[in-house]
Amino acid sequence: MPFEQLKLKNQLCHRLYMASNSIARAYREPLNELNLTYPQYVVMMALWEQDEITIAELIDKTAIDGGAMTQILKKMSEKSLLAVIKDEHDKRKRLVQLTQHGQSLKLKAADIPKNILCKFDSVDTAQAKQLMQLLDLVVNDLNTKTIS
Amino acid sequence: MPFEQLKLKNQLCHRLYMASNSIARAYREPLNELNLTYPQYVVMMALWEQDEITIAELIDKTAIDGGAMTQILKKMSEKSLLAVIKDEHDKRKRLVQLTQHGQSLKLKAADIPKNILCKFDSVDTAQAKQLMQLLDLVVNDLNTKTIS
DNA sequence: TGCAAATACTTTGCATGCAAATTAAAATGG
DNA sequence: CCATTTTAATTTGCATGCAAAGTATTTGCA
Repeated sequence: MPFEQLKLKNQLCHRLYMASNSIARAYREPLNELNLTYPQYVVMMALWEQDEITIAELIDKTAIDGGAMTQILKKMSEKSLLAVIKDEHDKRKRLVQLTQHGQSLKLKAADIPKNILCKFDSVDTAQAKQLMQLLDLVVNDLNTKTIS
Repeated sequence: MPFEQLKLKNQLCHRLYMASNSIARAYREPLNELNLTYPQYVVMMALWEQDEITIAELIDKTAIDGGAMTQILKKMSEKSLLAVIKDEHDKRKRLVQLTQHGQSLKLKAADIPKNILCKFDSVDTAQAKQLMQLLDLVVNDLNTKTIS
């Protein structure tokens, strides 16, 4: 069976593709109520953990593409969730700063993770933890540059 | 610690987001050599398994969005990988059919899965299998409509 | 000191993912 | 047998993900 590996049912990548889309879709409804897209929500979570960081640091924490980040921050800025200000010490850099509104949204968002987890009838806490660990392995392997 | 669940490091979703992007990025180079994008590659894999199926069946197998599928098939058709023909029995439906060129590409694609798996230094076969099973659970839970 | 190389971002062009509206055709119910 | 509903696809508008090109600063090194 030479082409067995080409079957979709044997492809880890396709599983990831479907799982990622499915879970992002699950977030769509609750996030709509906060007027946030999923990547915007990721940016908010990063800033709730640590405010006033550079765009590069934000990109590092979120793994969102740099080109997309510019657009995302622009839209979030227009919604008064945050402000992008200049770094006086290094004029190449820019700092991202939550507004009062952006900070206060954290309270409304606090229930979202719990509500998503509710949907996992077949996945217990241990399995979820294991899944995260395996995904970390995958990401680490793939992001390790081939030094060769 | 009331907001612990809002931290990115605790979010399964963000792991999936990163893993899915990372692995899609890994496919980019090998697929460039076949002049295919990842979703287009998924369509090809579905058709290599079963040719001449309807667009609805293709959507079902690949989990690609219907709106996107129309565009994807149009581009693949322009590249002479496949043809979209009418179903004489039901004029609403359309059948997707590989061209000779599309069929022959299977040989060149056969090595891709192996080459991707090579990059997983830290994930053995058993773990990959387990990962796929866990992802299936996630997808099933999320796609099961809340009958309520 | 001065200029090339590295940084930090932004911009552009292309390819989706997704919701919602639209079109065409077949199935259904009365 | 016709009107309503359902099904199959396409179209449209918006939000990324990503590669590549461009801009503004800062570093680093001769």
